[in-house]
Amino acid sequence: MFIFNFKEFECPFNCFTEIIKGKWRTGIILSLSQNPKRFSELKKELDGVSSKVLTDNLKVFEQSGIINRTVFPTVPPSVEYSLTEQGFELAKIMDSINSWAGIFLNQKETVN
Amino acid sequence: MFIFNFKEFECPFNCFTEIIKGKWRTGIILSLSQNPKRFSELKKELDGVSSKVLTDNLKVFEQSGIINRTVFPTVPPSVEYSLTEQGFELAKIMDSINSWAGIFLNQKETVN
DNA sequence: TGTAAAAGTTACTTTTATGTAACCAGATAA
DNA sequence: TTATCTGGTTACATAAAAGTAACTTTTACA
Repeated sequence: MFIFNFKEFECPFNCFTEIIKGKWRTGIILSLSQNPKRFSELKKELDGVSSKVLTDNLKVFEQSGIINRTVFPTVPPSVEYSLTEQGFELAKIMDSINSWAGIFLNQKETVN
Repeated sequence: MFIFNFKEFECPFNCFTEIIKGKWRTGIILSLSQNPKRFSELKKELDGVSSKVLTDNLKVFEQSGIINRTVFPTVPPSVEYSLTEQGFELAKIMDSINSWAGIFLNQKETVN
């Protein structure tokens, strides 16, 4: 399995791209920035993601300190995923990106 | 060849990830945010990129309005790549990401 | 007895991204 | 006239990411 090694980044920016790369990563963070969610809720919300890929991505996030994984001893046990402090900071950055992209797309529309 | 279709993004954020995805894209933008560069200069600076991939990426950026491509009628003709207004805005966003990632990595170091 | 539910795992296949190496055009300088 | 330069293109090979389908575990409820 992929292990996120913080030492390997000469450039901080590469750390960011490593974190958000992949088809589902940003969706996961955006979704968890609303409120914590369980595995099955995330899976439903990220329409089309497979268990395998969702699991892989959540592991990377957990290992890198972007999300918390909490197991509740219900029957069957349920698992809740939530953003850490640093995860919320990341979500804020993503919001500002979102604003830029909104303006960018808007200009495309009005110009063309 | 890949054509960047702005209409296809339900969510602006996807537009951003589409723009910066790939191994070399962010490097290209970061490099051009310093100063305009020619094809061969970029190729040298982005150590290891192939002509094919660099060409592909530059085309996507040009078509999406992130960079300008200017041909100078020298012999042999030289081609200069520079950021557009919107490209510079994107580079600013990337700077703020860089700051976040710097802090993030720093916390990792001091905690572990 | 056996079925269901949550949260995965496993082996395998398909898709997408990236890399490699050879090639091309126009113009010039040797 | 032949090699050289820039800025590529093309066909093909390989690597990385994502998808598929079947399976697993524990406990409870019918």
